[in-house]
Amino acid sequence: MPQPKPTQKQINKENLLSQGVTLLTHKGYHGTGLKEILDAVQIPKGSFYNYFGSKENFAAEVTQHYIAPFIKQLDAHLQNPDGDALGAIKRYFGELINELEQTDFKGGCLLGNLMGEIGDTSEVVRASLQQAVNQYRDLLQAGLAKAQQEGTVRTDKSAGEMADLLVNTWQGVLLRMKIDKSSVPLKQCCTNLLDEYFRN
Amino acid sequence: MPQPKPTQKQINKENLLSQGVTLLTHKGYHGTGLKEILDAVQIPKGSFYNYFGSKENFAAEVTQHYIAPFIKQLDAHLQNPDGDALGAIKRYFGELINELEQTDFKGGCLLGNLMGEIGDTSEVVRASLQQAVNQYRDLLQAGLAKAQQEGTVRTDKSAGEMADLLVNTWQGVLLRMKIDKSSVPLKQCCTNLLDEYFRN
DNA sequence: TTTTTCGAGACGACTGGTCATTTTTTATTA
DNA sequence: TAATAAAAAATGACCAGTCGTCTCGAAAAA
Repeated sequence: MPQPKPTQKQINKENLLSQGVTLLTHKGYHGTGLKEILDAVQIPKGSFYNYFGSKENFAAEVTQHYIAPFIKQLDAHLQNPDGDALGAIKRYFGELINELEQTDFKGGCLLGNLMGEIGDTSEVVRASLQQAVNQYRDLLQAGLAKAQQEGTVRTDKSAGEMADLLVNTWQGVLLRMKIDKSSVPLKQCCTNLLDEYFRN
Repeated sequence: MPQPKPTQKQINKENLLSQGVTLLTHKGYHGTGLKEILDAVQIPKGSFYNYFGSKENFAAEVTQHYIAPFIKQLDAHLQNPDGDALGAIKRYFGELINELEQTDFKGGCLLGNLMGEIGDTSEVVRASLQQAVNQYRDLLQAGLAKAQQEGTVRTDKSAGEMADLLVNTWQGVLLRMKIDKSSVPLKQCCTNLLDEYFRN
């Protein structure tokens, strides 16, 4: 039995990570105090250090907790038997744009925000971010490769390179979105890459 | 006489802004304490608040102080009479890549870092960031428009849209650079956009 | 010309509060 | 009871920002 009944410790950790995702996304690493997270989930400070050891380690775990649902969501679209891979990717990013519009373009991507803020000062967080981004990129690469086989995406450029470009550009447009308070950059990114540059 | 001899106040502000660029770029907004900046330039705290009023206003001025040299550098390339506009842009980004390689991919772009960290929490900084990015984008747009006239860049897509895509993608690859500690993303960005997608 | 007055700018010790982390105490479980 | 986990309390460092004092040059008065 893998997890028939989660222990209180597991529940607490889950709550902390979940709240951590929200707060770190919106207020950043140094902008979020431990007390703020602890108060939100009603867990004493001592327990936090028992669970995670340090704020840095916590942030590293938060990044993994953050990316998992996105991987799941994208994978669900790609696994969908009816519909081509390129269409699945486009629909996935369309959903992301919808969600961002509904949250008034606030927050953006936790990964991108942490990369900019502490990507080059905290080694543990850096490594965790790299792993999360690579996971995401690899799934995108697989989707693009499938689209290549289906003939919708050009084959003179590797799926890996296109996946990288897409991931990186997406991070860039998320930043631009935040200061322009607009989804136009997001849509332009999808159009330019998915509808034009990658097209066969 | 515009500025025959700068006052001590002007010198102090200049030093603070210059040090602010360095520290905010590498340690972020919340990661940099005022004391750290003040100690570095040997200026008392009272003077700081006399000059800037608040840390937030200071950061807003720092962003302007940060972007100016980049505008100048890119403009110098574009003004160069011998050589086409697309070549000038490519050479400019080549220089940026060189500089980033020499600084071990640390820091990245202050604008991008601040967009992620406080782009949606500080209104004054957000506005300043937007202005700085737009300045940069407009210059890039002018360069791309010139390249269109010269026949090296496609004309079926507006120079403005391409400038936006380039600026945004560049921000994204700078983040990726930080966690991969590699200039490969930077080079791929230039190749994909300037050598391929934008090409006529 | 010399003296006095005055005010703007410069200044740094100080404030209340928050920071992440550690140490100590209490509770739980084996 | 011994070992382990959880919670509370304590710790010192640091935070952005303030405020009363001081300095110094220019204007006013003598």
